[in-house]
Amino acid sequence: MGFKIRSRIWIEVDEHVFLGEGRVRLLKAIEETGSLSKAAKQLQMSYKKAWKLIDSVNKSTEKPVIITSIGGKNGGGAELTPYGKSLITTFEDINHGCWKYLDTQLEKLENL
Amino acid sequence: MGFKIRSRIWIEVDEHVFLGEGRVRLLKAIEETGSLSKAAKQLQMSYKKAWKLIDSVNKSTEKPVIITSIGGKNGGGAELTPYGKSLITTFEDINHGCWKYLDTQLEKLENL
DNA sequence: CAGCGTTATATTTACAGGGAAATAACGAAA
DNA sequence: TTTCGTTATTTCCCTGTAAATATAACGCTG
Repeated sequence: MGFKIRSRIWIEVDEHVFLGEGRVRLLKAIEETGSLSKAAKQLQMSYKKAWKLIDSVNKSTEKPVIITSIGGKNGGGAELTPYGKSLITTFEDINHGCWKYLDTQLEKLENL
Repeated sequence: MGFKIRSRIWIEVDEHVFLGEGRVRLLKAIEETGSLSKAAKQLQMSYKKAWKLIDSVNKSTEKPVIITSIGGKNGGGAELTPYGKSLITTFEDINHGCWKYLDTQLEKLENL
């Protein structure tokens, strides 16, 4: 029947979303560009939305995830902490494992 | 840090959503009440939304999932086919397995 | 044939969320 | 001290989605 099983995972802290696929994409873009505005542009996302996302991430945890600076040499910028980088890789690791599990379950559907 | 990993899974046919958690809830309510309108009321969902959901489900597959009848003894009704019932149990089985997998992954996050 | 309780469908209304734009704040460099 | 490029924040508008409303179709029952 051409079924596909898809999924979305996210991490919550205290009943609030802390990290999901969209935020991970944004963090990776920040790591790549070194700037929040450039990352937003790369993902075709409004700056406001991007800022809200990373603000929410930063407020959800004591350990800092991204550090932004305002003014200065190049006008400012944003960069990930080592903790932030390891969060990304762990999230993607878990996500891929989830997809893999779901792939093994597909036959259960086809055989109905 | 009190992390929780949450997830949402759904089944697609031809790039369209065929079955997800909301639709499964609705199908179970239909099975229980024997009526689409009663099921919608039980879930505090508008009748229109419920109807659109089951219409989408029925259009996504050749094998019938729910059968509705209009007019007649009690004014009409809706009931699941055996295929529909087995879809529900299989979906929930896979979903629970997914949650279980994610639980095993939680420590990876805590140990960052 | 009129009434009843459904499913089925169209039309209108209300509202929240997102985007765009305007503005402020900041610090280095020229 | 002016300029520049960025982050930070607010305000306004608009669109897309959900809800409410209205109405039709249907077939048994009495």
